[in-house]
Amino acid sequence: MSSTFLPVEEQLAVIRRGTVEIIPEEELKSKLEKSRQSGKPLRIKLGCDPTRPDLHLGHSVILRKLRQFQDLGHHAILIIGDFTTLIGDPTGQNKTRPALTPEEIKKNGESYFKQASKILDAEKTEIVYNSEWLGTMGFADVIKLAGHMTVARMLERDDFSKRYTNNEPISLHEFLYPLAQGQDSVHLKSDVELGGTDQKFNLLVGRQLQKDVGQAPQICLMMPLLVGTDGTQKMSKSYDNYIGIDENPNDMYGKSLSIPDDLIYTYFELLTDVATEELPKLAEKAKQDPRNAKHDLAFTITKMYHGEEAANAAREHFEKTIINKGIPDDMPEHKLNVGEEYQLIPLIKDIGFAPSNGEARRLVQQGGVSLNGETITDTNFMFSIHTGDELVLKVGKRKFIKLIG
RNA sequence: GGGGAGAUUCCAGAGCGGCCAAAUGGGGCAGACUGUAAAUCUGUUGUCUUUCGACUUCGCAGGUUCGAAUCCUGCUCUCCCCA
Repeated sequence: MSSTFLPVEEQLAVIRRGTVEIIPEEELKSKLEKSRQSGKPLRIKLGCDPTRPDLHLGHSVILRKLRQFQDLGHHAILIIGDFTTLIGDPTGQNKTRPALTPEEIKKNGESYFKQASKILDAEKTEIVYNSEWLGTMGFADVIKLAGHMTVARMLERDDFSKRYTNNEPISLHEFLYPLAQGQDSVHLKSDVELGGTDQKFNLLVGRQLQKDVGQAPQICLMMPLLVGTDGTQKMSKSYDNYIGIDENPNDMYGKSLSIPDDLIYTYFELLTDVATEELPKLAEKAKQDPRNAKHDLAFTITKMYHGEEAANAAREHFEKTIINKGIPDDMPEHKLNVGEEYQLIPLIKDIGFAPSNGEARRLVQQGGVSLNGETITDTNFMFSIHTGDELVLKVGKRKFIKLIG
């Protein structure tokens, strides 16, 4: 096993793909060389925050990088940040987040890992919970740890300095987060820590703490923050510009298509396994023929998570419903009682296509609702169904349901 | 410890004691258009109600008033300045 490491330059080529910065790259090189000689894999650390259990393609960028390290034969460690979560989220500003119970955190952590397993080699991933070592530290330990950092350095951090100049509150304990994360690196003796560019500060703190205690400092590897489907902000659930890993094939395909054209290349580079040598060609195609390039992208992404068959189906579904404004082959069904008079508006709400009757009414008034292809604008519309009937209710552009008698 | 400013609907941010469910922008949703769920344009955006209207909402709790997001009192939280 130990002698199967690729030559260092080849490893570096894989590692470099998509990275923004490797600090310091020379040191990584020598670590790789040593590892290759000794046959000892590098310890690659990635921390995750189990507050939000829904992973999207933005997370996948970094998880894929971890996977690449795995494929190169290195040891992946996934830290579930249960301890840090238990205390609260540092970037939560003044929102008092309801502290999650340990059970919830555990559950989220498991759900996180389950989703991450679609990308990682789960068998070869070491999962650790940082409460294990952070939770046993005493106050004196914490103060000692805090002594490694100065306020001035803390305020260098981008989000802190922004909040500070914007007169937004910063709680003292938030300063401890980078230290806690750094302590993880010390505890795990990590060789490399992965993170988004927004993690640069935290990763460097880990590096410094390791140095301070006489460990070989970790390499910090930063991946770009994936820009979301809106083309401007980073992909995030709260901006609603995300494509979820667990998302159904149709949504995944459709959302992938909605990205701005100039993101096509980036998505191929960061989210797919398309060979690195192919990327320049794809960049060219994205310019010449963005429509097809984007369909290729959407297909590739959907295929990665759902398989080829589902990806094909998703493409057909998209063409049928969005391009040709038809109705899809498959849609959920909803049984209605034969002979009963149904009011359209409450029905839309009951099905869950609108959160309130008022919203449902608005949809009807604005021409967003059709029954069997006929747009219905009468807010009083009532109908009943017969045995064996199938009525297709369409709400908005892409919500379909088959009403059956 | 002292002084000052502030807390408004998803976010930002207006708001004269009645015409405020609350300007404006962003976001969301819908329609048109489009290769796209992009861009652009239009409409819409508390809940219930076909309409009229009713109800809940402007940090929390009380109070003044025929009537309060707007006035008063207390509380909680945040920011700034000084120490």
